[in-house]
Amino acid sequence: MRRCIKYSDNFGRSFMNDVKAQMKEKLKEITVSALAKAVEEGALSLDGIPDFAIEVPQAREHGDFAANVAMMAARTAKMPPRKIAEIIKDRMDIAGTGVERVEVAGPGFINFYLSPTWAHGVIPVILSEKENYGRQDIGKGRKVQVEFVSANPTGPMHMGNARGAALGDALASVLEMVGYDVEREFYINDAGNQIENFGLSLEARYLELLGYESSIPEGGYHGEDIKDHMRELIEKEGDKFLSWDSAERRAYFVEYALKKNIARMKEDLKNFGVTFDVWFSERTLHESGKVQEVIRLLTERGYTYEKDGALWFKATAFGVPKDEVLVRQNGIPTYFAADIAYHKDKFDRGFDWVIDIWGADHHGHVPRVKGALAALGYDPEKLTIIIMQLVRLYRNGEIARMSKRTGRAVTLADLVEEVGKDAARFFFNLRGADTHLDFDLDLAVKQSEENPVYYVQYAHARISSILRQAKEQGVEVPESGEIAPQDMEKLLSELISEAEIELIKKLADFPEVIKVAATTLSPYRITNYTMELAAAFHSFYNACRVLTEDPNLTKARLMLVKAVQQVLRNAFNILGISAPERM
RNA sequence: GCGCCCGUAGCUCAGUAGGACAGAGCAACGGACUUCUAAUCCGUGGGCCAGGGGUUCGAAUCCUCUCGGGCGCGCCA
Repeated sequence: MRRCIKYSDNFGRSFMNDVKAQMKEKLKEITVSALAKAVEEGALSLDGIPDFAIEVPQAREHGDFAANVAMMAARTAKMPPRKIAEIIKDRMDIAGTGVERVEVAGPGFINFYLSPTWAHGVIPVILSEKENYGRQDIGKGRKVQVEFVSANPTGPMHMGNARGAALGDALASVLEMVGYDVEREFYINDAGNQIENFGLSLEARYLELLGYESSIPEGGYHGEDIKDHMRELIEKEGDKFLSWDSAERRAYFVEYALKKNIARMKEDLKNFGVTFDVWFSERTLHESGKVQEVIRLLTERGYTYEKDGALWFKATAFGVPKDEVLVRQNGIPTYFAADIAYHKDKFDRGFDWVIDIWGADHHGHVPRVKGALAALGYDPEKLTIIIMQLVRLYRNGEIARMSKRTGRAVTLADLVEEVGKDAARFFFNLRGADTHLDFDLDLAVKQSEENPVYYVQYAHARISSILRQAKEQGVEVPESGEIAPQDMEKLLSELISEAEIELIKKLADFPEVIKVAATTLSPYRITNYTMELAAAFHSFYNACRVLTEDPNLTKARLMLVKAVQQVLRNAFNILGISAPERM
């Protein structure tokens, strides 16, 4: 008969796979009841339970967990923290909790020393939860949209877009992991001045290729890709556009090249492991009248005025240093007007939360958009804009802005080709969005110990190798369901060396890492975690043999490494890097 | 000039909603492969957390000023 292991019936779904959070909760309860007892007995006088934390001390000597309750209570209790800590400690009931001893230390910490096997239960949890280990329900199914990359469709994507892609996709995945209903969106800037310039540039190249005198306008696009588009078009259609009206001709060229560029972007992003649910065209906002509508609404609400022949938005009414133009003198709405309409549209589509990832060069735009949303009666708090610092590219030890060969910046496609999807995505998510990222192409390419992505993938490959050999030897990794809880506990109690304990504790950290990564919108924490987990595994690997003469020890260690492999995979999935079976 | 971001070991950066002596990788040096992958491990050295002041029982973390770097401040997007 199969028996299902239940580690907790009285905790919610988010706790079910988080043995660490369960332990923290348990210790908090012990502490609170001891505190309540002390108050009841008159040993302490407090007006309520202080908002204290159970945390993991930095130093091992300080135990497995610590409570800072005494320091928090010192003020209202009018008593030195150490004394309060003693009072609480003396009233703690630790019977049957796994707590071996409690000590008061330092300025007044209450340190908990647990049995070294306290976290062992995480292994069967991981083996039965599998890809769901780490999953939580913070989002409660709320709809969130993550808009990222949104590169100009006038040319290929660059390194900044690549960083945005890696960050946005990983962020979307983390939010999915914690229970949000996530949609990934790409905003196509297929309208406005830049499209005008794009058309003029295409036309100039077309004429030039057919032997006519022409030049790229001010602010136009000089890249080789513009020429390539027109060369290709001439091959297919010849010189028939020479007789066309210039405006119609340009519109045709733009249509033609845009379609190609967008297809190319989709392809490049796919090769980078990123796919979007929605590709949203800016032009549709103009065509559907949504831009006009938003201008009308702002005017109705009294937030616009005319000056110098243009229509302005009173951004200063929302704490923005300067008012902004909505409609130019020539009657054409600005990008800003379209962006207001775009964000209104996002909320009208029913998203509870909207996240935009923008490059640092757009940060001045943030308060304006939020102000405009507030003017329209939307809650600007529901819009989170992550400002991503720019990427500096290094090659041969110096800043590489342009590729000499092509005369253009390094593209996302170049990056994937040169360093590979895994290394690139790992690098981009190694740091927070705030940091000015230095991307060292030589280092990323290097297949050596200097390159951290191989370090974590190697851990996965090593485990795969062990599992392959176990199979060859006919050794089965026990399924968690087929062992009764007591037997499981006994089996896992074999794992008591320092390397094993450390590794198991790392496994228990995972749900918390996911939670913090999600709530602080920082997928890089998961990247850092994979390195810590890999380090703990590699140490274990060098200290302990998995396939031994002892069948029980072998079983226990096989379960452990399989759990490590599972957690690595779960993390890799979020980061969008592959989990190689061999290296 | 004004606004946003950043400043932690020689280099690249962590530091978990302020917590106990500040951590990791790389680089440097010294060790470990007839044993499940040495793309690994173990060990050693290395710091006025840019600087001053403030809040706090307690500050790399919060406030303020100064210095240094990046990015904005278009009827571009």
